[in-house]
Amino acid sequence: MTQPAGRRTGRARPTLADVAREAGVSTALVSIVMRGVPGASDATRARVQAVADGMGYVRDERARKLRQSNSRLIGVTFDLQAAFHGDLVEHLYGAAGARGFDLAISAVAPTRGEDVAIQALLRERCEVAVLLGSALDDAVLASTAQRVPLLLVARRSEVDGVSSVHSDDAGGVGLAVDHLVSLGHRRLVHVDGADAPGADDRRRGFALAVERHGLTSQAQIVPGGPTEHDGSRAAEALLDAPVRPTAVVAFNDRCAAGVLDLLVRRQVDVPGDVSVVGYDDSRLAVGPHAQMSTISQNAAEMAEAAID
Amino acid sequence: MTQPAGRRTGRARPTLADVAREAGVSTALVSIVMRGVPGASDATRARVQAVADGMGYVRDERARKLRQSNSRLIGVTFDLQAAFHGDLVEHLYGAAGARGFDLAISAVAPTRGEDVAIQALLRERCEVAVLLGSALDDAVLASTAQRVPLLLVARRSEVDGVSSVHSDDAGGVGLAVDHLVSLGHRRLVHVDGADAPGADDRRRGFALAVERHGLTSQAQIVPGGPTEHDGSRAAEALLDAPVRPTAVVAFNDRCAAGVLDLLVRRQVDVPGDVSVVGYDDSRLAVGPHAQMSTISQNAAEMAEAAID
DNA sequence: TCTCTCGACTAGAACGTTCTAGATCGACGA
DNA sequence: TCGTCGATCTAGAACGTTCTAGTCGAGAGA
Repeated sequence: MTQPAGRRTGRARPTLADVAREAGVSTALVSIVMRGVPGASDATRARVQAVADGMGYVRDERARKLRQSNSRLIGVTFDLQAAFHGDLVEHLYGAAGARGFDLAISAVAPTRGEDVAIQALLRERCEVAVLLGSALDDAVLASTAQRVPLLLVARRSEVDGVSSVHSDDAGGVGLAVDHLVSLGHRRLVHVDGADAPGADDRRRGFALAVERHGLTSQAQIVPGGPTEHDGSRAAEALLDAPVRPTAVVAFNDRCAAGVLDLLVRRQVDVPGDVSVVGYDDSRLAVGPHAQMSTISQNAAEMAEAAID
Repeated sequence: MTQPAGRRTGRARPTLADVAREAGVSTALVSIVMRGVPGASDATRARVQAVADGMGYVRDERARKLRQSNSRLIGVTFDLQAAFHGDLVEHLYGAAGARGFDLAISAVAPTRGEDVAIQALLRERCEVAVLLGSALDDAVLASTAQRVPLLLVARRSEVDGVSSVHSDDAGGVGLAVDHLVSLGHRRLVHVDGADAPGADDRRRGFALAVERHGLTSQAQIVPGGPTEHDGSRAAEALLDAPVRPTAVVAFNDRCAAGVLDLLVRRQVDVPGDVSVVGYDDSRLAVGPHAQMSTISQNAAEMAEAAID
């Protein structure tokens, strides 16, 4: 209760007009000062700033965005359950902020469909909607794209007027290989994704990377798939082989979990004897705890570039 | 390009005034129709609605909230990396929506501090800020609470003016026990959390629940802790016992992971021979994949109740 | 017939900001 | 002395909505 004014706690937050009255200037001038744009002398700038701070002024983002012709707002839908969406959102915050954009995030969950999430963004009048891993079909995508420019991340689409950004599958797996080689691994195995989306790129990325390190003769690609079961089956085959690898790059996290599970059950020391690396669009998961996220940054940059 | 008007794609979305002109009525009447409040005849209501739909009208949430005295907006900060925050946010969406509130969510991440997230919410003029698992110290909490009513979830606080909601530890563990008993389990063990926060409540909840089911004589509480290591150690002791339990309720997910890991290494079939249940604030994780979330719902309801 | 009420509708003022178009003033060159 | 210029500041109109205070008829009661 150190508040000088007799205002109720949290009620009636001060406005530009309040600050202007207190400082004895016009609201326009306060606006100029708060935005840091030219048009005020250093002296008054300091004085107004002090008054504003003293009153605890916080600008009303709604009123500001309402007045501005362009809202400089980017809408993002993401899946609350998908761990790697978290990485993407985080880097989008950074990338958007650096360019003077705000981010409005709207979550998708079992009880909250993508349509609801997108509708909420439309009401916020964002200039573009970034959909992470959207599951909408092409028709819905097309009709939505008529209302707001759309950008798909982690999914390909050929719909007219919809841009899309997919992670650099080949490059990402390459980074995983680089990482393992830098840790001293030489006998690498890739458990591939069979005919799952992106499997070809990741297989190719693995092959290129081991070749780059001159390890092709010691490397191996075994058939796998996108599920835990596929991973287990592949790991079983690996254990029967005459010479065991020291590191496994799995198609994705679920596949990696399957590999991991079987190795542990067979008394293999992970990561002592064998390292297991999963790769899932934006996140490299090394073991159950250590994680490196590199690709998401890439995706966020691509997203921002696409927005410009 | 089936748009009748010559409008550019996505540009200049129609406003109330546009709809009003098209329908030959006042903006106020359109507003009445769009909000579904009384004050219009059924005939014009239908006509205006049709015009609005035809033009693809979407209300501007900013302008609406600016005009309204109370914004009916709830701000939420959550950790992008914390899986169970996802559950909480999802249920908050539901609970808030049911009460006519909107949710503005603002993420916390390694590169985006809680202060930044809260500041963003303040700029949106939300009526209350719900902080999930806040790590702010009491001083910051207190000063923030002067600007907006605060509600802490999954953390206790004695700061003046800050409400807090913590999950019902005792009841949650009770639900876990109920679940296991309903699956046919009779020999239950609780690996407790030693002196970790909430450990007492969970231990008590376990004891009460097994007593309720008349299974006290077959139940057992063994010393554990909040980490994987604690879980492993406790599991080791369990395996040496003369009669093994069929289900383990661990203090939290990490502890459960430790239990699980050791059991698997010792060739115990999970969940065939033994079921392992972790409990972490809002989420019950049964095995590595199956999950039931029940407590988060509880927390969301408590949050909403507190808001009223 | 005169007033009253009631339902359907509207004019115009908010909300808090930014933007456009000046106003004011001291300095400076001619 | 006069105009001009730049720096500093201000008045007032937007932005798209909701809210307040009506207006306008039509039917009811006296």
